[in-house]
Amino acid sequence: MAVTDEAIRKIKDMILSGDLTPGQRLPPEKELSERLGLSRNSLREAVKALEVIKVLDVRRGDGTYVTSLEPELLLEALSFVVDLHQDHSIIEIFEVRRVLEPYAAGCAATTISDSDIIRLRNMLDSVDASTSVEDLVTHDLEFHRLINRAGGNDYMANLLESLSSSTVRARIWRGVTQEGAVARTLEEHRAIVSAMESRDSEMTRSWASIHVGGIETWIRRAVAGSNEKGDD
Amino acid sequence: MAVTDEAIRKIKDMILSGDLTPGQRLPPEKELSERLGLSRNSLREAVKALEVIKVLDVRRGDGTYVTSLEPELLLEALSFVVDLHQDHSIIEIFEVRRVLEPYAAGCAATTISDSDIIRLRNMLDSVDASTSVEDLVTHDLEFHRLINRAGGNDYMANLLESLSSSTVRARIWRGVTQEGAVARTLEEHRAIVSAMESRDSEMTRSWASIHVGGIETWIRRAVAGSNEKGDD
DNA sequence: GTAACCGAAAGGTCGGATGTTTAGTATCAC
DNA sequence: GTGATACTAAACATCCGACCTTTCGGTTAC
Repeated sequence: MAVTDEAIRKIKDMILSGDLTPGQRLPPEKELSERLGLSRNSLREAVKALEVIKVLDVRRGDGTYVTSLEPELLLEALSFVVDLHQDHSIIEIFEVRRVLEPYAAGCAATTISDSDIIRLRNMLDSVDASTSVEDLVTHDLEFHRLINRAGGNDYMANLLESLSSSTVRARIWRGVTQEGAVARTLEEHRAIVSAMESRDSEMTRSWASIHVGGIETWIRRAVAGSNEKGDD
Repeated sequence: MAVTDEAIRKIKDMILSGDLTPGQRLPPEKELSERLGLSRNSLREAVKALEVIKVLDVRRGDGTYVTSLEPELLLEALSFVVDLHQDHSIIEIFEVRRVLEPYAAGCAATTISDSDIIRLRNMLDSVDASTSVEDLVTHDLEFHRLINRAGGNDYMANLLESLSSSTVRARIWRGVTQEGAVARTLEEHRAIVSAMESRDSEMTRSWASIHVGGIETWIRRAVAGSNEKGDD
């Protein structure tokens, strides 16, 4: 295509070459547009595109900056995309989770701090079968996030977080609640924490696998069911 | 923030609610901008942003369409982001690959077709230690792509493809070539294919693990080395 | 020393004009 | 009738210039 896409590429190249470093401020739109040889409007389209994928940070009245480019930030954009995936992809996404989460949990079993284990315990104590769906989603998100981060691979943790967007999580917990399976699911959470407390990588991995795998099976059934009803 | 971001959200919502379906054409920019209550310029920024993450497809002289929203398309945008990651993240990214690829390869061992195995064999025969770096990168990309796709999880395959962007792959193979380790690396490729030929999931998985793990180790050394030289 | 003020700079938004490309239609040659 | 060609309307691409709002930092008043 043309000028705007070229501008995107040029800005990316400036970052890759080191002309622009994380945190650095870009020239004003007017100046940059002149330098890159396009109008301010067109440049703004390029900047906007780089902003939504968290490469640039535009501060009104101040200037435009290169973000930290941390995986956390860049992968955040991925959740926007995951939201758009349909039933079919949801299953595949879950299979990815099923492979990665047990691995991360297993790593975490040997590296997690005692204080983090206490935090996990407190989380578990704050929910039960009578907790609202919204709170269960929040709990679930924080629970898995803490474990994933404790695994030591930030990229993997962020990736997993993006893969299980809140809208998907909400849908799942709504289903889990309807099936009255909340207690069992939370029991699995407890088993994971217990295994980590024992610093048992293998058991942690297995419980995490059972936990995510169980939800995956539930989703497969749910999707198959909605397809039968023609709700594809 | 403001009008542009709101427009992005509204368009996303239209897709999520089913008002806009994959392949459908959006109203002309002028009309849509009026309907959403913002200027055409601002709307274009929103459209551009959704275009770079492959949600919209803008065809000049024709119109703007919702893409297929296939994972393949949406994850493609991820490689843009992966390109921007630095040494530190590269290692973490590779650890993700090391977990996922053996799994995918193990699945593929039981599902891959005979003709695909033949294609893999042909690929292997087309390269050796004297092949150029560029061709090795292409070979490597196609080799792993075929196996990952044969694993049956398209989302995972696309994710893996995005995670190992071509620039990263190029960097790796340049290093592998310099170390004279091309023959050994290609030998690992052969071992993976042989295991798949025997329909041996376990062996396939193990060889894939050894293969990716070996490269990961090499990268860790390379990054550590460049850090020592202050080339961070 | 502090707080309020002010102005320059930067991004946010807009409207309109003009260029380019595309799809579709109408027309013409065979 | 069929195929190729020419035309036209629609839609995106790009630009210009204007004006608004926000932010930062220096200045002034107390």
